[in-house]
Amino acid sequence: MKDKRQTIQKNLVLNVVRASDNHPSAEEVYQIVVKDHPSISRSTVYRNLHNLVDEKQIRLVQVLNGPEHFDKTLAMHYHIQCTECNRASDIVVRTANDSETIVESSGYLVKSKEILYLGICPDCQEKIKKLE
Amino acid sequence: MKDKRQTIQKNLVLNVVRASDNHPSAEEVYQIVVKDHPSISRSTVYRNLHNLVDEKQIRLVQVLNGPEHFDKTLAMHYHIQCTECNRASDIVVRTANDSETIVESSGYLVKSKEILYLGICPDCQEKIKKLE
DNA sequence: GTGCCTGCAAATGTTTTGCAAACCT
DNA sequence: AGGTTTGCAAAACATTTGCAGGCAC
Repeated sequence: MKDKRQTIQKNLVLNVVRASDNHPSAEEVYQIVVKDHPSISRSTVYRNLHNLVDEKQIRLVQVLNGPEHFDKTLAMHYHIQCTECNRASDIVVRTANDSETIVESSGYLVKSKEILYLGICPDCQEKIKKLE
Repeated sequence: MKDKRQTIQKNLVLNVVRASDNHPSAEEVYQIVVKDHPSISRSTVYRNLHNLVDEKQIRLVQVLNGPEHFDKTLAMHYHIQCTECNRASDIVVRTANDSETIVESSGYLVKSKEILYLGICPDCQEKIKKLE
């Protein structure tokens, strides 16, 4: 197991995610951190975000066709993605009728719901078997 | 409305998607077309795939963190994405127990199910209002 | 003939990687 | 000292765009 160190940069990244109301992208985290610490590098922010996800200190929120987002909340909840700007937010739904729904918490106008299963395809199952 | 023309390249692209059992990515479509027509350009394939989606001749299948895929089937159905290689397939589920499920049709090992809402965030709603 | 479509090359946006120097413990 | 982490630059990957010439209608 890797020896995970607690560095200044890692704490800066973690604090930015923790201080966010919404789910910032890596670029947004970088922009906030770099304001006060102009010497930090973008790759350090990316690396630390993923380290923090591995350590389960934050959660990765993936959307369709957009950059990765990061979430300070670890507990399971649903997300909504803006089809225009790819922003991601938490969702708390109040159903109005079948086709359109207003999300109270965020002001999003909900258009649709994607259900996507995640798994391992036959080829990759083979590959994994061979590695073991 | 744009005058959509029927070109050789567009037909090649459409036929490749129609001939696919699974959901090829743009790159995969390009690789198949370019075998027989070495002068076709990657951007033409991308452009025509999107044109065909706009014309509803094929369907766009988006996955998390992977390239776009294209689907000859227009009817609604669910998809599964491989977490290792990002391949996308149709899903027909046979529930075994709560956490793991075998998908008969495709041989995927299902690991999880993502529910993602799609909508328009407050900022983009504003922007759209101003354009109208 | 008009103007959409193509092919090329370059740009874009997001993320990853190689590497030497800096840092922690 | 030893190994991890950083910053930089470059690469990687998927996709889009500008443009001049070609082709469909």
